[in-house]
Amino acid sequence: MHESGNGGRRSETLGDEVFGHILDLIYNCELEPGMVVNESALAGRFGVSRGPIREAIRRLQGIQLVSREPFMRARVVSLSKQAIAELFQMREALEGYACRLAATQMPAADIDGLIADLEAARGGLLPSGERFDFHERVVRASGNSRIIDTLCGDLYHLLRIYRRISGAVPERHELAFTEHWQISRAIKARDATLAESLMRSHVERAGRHVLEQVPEAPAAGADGEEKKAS
Amino acid sequence: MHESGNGGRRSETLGDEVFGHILDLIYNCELEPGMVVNESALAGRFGVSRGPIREAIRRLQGIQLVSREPFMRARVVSLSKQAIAELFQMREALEGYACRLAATQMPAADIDGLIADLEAARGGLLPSGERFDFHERVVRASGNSRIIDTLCGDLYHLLRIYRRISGAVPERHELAFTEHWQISRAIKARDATLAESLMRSHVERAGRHVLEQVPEAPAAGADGEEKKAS
DNA sequence: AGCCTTATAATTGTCAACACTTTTGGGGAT
DNA sequence: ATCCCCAAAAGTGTTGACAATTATAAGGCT
Repeated sequence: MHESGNGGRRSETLGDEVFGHILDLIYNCELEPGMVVNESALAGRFGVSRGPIREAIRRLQGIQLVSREPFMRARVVSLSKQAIAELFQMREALEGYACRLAATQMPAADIDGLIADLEAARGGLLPSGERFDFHERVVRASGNSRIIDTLCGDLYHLLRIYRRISGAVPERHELAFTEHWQISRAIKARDATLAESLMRSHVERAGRHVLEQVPEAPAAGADGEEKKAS
Repeated sequence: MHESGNGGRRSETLGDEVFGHILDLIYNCELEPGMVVNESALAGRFGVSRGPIREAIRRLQGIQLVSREPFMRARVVSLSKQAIAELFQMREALEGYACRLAATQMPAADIDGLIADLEAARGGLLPSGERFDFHERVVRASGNSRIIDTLCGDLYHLLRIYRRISGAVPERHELAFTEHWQISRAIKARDATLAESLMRSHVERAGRHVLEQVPEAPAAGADGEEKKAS
């Protein structure tokens, strides 16, 4: 995690630290979508001035995790169904292409390692603490650092908020494994077009699944959601 | 342009204004790639405090237009050849997908309008002042606001720096027109797969062309480039 | 009662000063 | 002469106060 424990001896900026803290708050749902992000309140809470808080919030606004409008109070974004759909479309485009690149460039040894880890993670566990993220592995294998940063950075944060919704559906895990396995085979066969196509289908399916789970009224903050951040 | 003229009566934040100003400085090559972006100097130059300058710089860092490292001085990014290649790859993925979406969703009337403008822009001129940007038109027709923002925002700024290099090669214009026209026909025929494929090829070709024009030593600032900003 | 106007409070934007880090330049030892 | 160490300078990070703006609540009018 983002070093919530404020050890405070590293050469990291306060703004960077606060950025991670607020990110954690959002992940923990202490800052739910739609809630206002109050600079002074957070400053008091973290025991720092408003300056670093502002920088952190601006960074969050940069990756579209909180809204931005000059003198209006910032709010954690509350994605509408359409926004989620668009998010998955973008992921489909980028992750599909990354998968294509991986199919042509990934070293054979890495492919075998990926498949091995995939099957190991299926049975039950990997070496303790290690969490297996198939998508991240594939994306990083693309070798395109700009695509990697976009997918594993900006988009990942946004998706993570809505991941919890569809997280605990066991039947989906088996399907996901099958699809991951097929993608791996396509990569191993160096069939770039098939690999991209499979990854697109897989992401599109995951997106549809998330959209089914997501509740009705998504954005537009005119309802009772008027809570403030402590 | 970003209201360089500092009229200063709008309800825009100083940080927003400075952001546009610095962007213009980068476009005008007053801040060339590799040069340091000095907060105090810019603050004095624009007649504001360092606060708004910091915000603007942080925003530029967010879209990767200037480097970022805690206490190190910020520098305008100087893209290596590989970074440019990665940029075009990402554009290939995103713009190809946007083209696919446009092929299925774009209203027929808009398609005809696009083709008309394309042919009008070829002959010589459009209504005065109107500049025709085929790619932007297609991207916006995708209807996916996240992809639109990424392509027309972040990536556009980066590409613009290196656009000047390959801008004035007349023979390329005719080829570009042909490719644009083919893409338009595919969209009109509602052939999403073909439209995406053509757009990918087109972007890939453009990328190769830019890479040919770009000089040898790109990044890594160990050479004489040690200029400072005013 | 309901709605518009007005005063108050809460919040964000801006500034100038201070603290910390890196860079730069000079002096002494090997 | 080269290298290392140290002090001064430049630059970034942080802070608290002040200004500008928006949200909130009270009061008067229809």
